[in-house]
Amino acid sequence: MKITKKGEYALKTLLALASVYDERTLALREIAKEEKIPYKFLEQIMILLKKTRFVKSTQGKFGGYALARAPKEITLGEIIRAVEGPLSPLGTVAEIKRKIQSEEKCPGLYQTFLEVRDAIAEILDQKTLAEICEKSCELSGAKSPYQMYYI
Amino acid sequence: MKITKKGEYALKTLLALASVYDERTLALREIAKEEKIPYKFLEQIMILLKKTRFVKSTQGKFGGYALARAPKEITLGEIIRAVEGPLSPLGTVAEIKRKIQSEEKCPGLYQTFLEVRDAIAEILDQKTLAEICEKSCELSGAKSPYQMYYI
DNA sequence: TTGGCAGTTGCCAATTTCAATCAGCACAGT
DNA sequence: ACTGTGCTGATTGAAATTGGCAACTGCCAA
Repeated sequence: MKITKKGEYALKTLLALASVYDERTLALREIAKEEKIPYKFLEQIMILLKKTRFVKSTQGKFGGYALARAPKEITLGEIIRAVEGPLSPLGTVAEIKRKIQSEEKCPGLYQTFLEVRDAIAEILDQKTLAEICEKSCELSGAKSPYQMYYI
Repeated sequence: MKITKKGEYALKTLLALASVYDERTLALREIAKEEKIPYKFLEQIMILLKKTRFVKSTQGKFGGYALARAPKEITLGEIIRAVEGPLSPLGTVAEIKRKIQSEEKCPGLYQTFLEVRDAIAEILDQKTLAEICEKSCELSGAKSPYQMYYI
């Protein structure tokens, strides 16, 4: 019942970008260092996030990444689906439903995993980056946890 | 957001054993064939399930496996935790809480994953093998989906 | 009675596949 | 020239699978 490192890193990075949305860009070196993410791995993840239109990048000196959309328009569910496939613990919802219909011997089991998927999706498709960002600030008290990005 | 094959196979197998509880034992060859599980892989999983006291085995001809406890005493949550660690998508609950407390920069994110974990646990810790078995019968109509085990 | 066969679990190791990570270099923008 | 992206391949490690052989048990035939 795990989320991959790739997903975890993607979420953290997009959250960091959300915290400076409309103010500045963030360079990979900076993010990798602050979030303790392997630099080269992050590089690949960002390429993926760029292809899927979550971020845009500017090259050259003082270049870096920024969110392509507003933080309140991006949900955690979207992000996870983009980097690591369906939220469902067992293949696609469609696949599971097909298994239930066909001769599979334990429809009740698949039925239960559909419930689990719905419960997960219910949460992750609601939460936006903006909300998480705000909550992070509350939880960590007065100081913004992303303060270090405002050099 | 995936469950491993190991977990999936363990669940299916225990469900099959639940369907014949107190009536007969099942041999691995039989289970592997019916559930389409790689035989040798299943062998290893069963050793694990034996160590964790979910099943008991008898050797020799006409030997096989049987549940060590009543189907209504075994929850899906237990099983998954036994074969693939914590239900939480990001390490242990304790680990996550520690991260929230310490200097981690995105407590809101971890908070959300705690919610997800709770939602998953809420479902999987309720459902017992007996319930799933019963539901499987309902969903597949008159015939028991495990009928083929009663030779 | 006993020895052997058939069918089973039990254990160890090799292999394959894929996620995670690291390394190097070409290319682009300033 | 400098900084950072874009891409390809190498390496590591864990999950998934396959293979071989020993040990046990019940049955049957010599």
